[in-house]
Amino acid sequence: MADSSFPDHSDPTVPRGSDKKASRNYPRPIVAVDTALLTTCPKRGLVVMQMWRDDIGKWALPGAFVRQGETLAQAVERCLRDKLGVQNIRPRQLHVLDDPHRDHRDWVISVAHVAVVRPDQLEALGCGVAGETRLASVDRPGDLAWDHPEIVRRAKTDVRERYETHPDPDRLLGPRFTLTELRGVHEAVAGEQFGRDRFRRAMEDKVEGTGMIEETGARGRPAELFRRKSLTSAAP
Amino acid sequence: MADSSFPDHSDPTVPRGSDKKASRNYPRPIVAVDTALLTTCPKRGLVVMQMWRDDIGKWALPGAFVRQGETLAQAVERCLRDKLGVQNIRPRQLHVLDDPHRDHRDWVISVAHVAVVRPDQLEALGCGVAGETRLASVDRPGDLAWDHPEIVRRAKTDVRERYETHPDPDRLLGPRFTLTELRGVHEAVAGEQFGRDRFRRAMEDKVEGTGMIEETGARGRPAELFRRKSLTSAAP
DNA sequence: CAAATAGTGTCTCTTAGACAGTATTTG
DNA sequence: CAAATACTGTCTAAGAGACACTATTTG
Repeated sequence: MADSSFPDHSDPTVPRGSDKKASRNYPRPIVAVDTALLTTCPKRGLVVMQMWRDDIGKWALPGAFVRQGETLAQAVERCLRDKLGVQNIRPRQLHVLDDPHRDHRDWVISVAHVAVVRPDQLEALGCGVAGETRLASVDRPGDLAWDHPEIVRRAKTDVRERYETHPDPDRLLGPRFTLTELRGVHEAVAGEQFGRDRFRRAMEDKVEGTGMIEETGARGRPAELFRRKSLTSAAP
Repeated sequence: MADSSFPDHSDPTVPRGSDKKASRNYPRPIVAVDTALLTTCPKRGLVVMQMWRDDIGKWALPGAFVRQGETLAQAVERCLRDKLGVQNIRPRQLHVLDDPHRDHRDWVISVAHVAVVRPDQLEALGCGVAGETRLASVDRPGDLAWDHPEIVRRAKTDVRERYETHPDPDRLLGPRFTLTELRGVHEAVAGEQFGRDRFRRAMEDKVEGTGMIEETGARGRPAELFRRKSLTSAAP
């Protein structure tokens, strides 16, 4: 918490006096949230959602201004729900973009976020709910407005780093999954193939078997279903 | 950048109309920066600077409100310079603390930062420049105001993680140093002893020898001086 | 049984860490 | 030369990765 009772009298733009109400007269920025909404495509790997902006003639990430009484995460949820119909997201904060002149119209700082959702959660987007949208690979996001390329870069790094050390931390799969399904998700996120047994060894101590067997229609031995190891599991 | 030309008409607290100037009428938070100012003590390892706050009767981290036209990093620099006389810092952004009710007096969000400085840069603090201050171990920071314990926790994690993989990234040492000096700094940051040869092997590919030899007054073979390996060095 | 997929035993190569040696200085 | 500190060669144990083998299912 900063020091609202210590106004700096050497700065003429700051109101005088030690009255706590004086803080009301400080100039304040608009605080925005901008979100890299990611999902996986079987073909294209990790992709980012973008919206066409008629007013500036560019593609951009979905964003909104923070309102009084809400947290940044709530602003992200509201934005994605209202603009895109996407719900049940788990936003993560990345970084504050604070160039005072990043928007020529006003003093706007933006808190960049990332949210990863299952592909089916973006199904409604094709139906014109949200104006024109597109999905692009995080490695080639195309031409984006403002500092949004930096947000995509940070989002990509954040998600890939977390998937390197944890089994599907963003719940792209349900609570139970086969190791082959898990490997498919991790390969899509990383944009890289892993050896079958290598991946199994790496994940073995981070998941636990359920004893349940996959119901398969295909040929071959059916796989065991695993779940993420809970922190409260009994120690071995 | 958020969407200032898409005001949400379903919310009565938001002004109507697509006039870009309408964004001026949105309620805006005060944006603060609060900084965990860290240094190393030979005895106590990694310590954090705290200031006594008469108005709330608690110890707190130094903080300030962001002013129009300045970046968050500049606000941190101004705060530490004006309140503590500390200069030449390299602030790193950690996280935004955004509980709408974290300060009962007003809507204040805080961008937490961490800055690491050499011990001698805090020498002036004993001279009463800045009111009452204290240094406490980051592992036992004592009773701190507001959400400042969380800032210390994040700062500690951030610094220790970066020192695990890079040689003195925060420049607690000068441009040239012996491996024993480097190990001392890393042990102070980590709060843990490393084996002499183990540490040497781990750092060997991240520093480069200068050929220069330490000027020593003490007994024993003088050590070679090393420097951080620059990214533009010739590949082997 | 052939094909397909799941799961495991084992070998090798790399690497982290410890130990003990050599090297260079002061007193 | 003894003591102290810097540096280095080598052994060992643990881990990553590749390969090949076994197991279980469908057609």
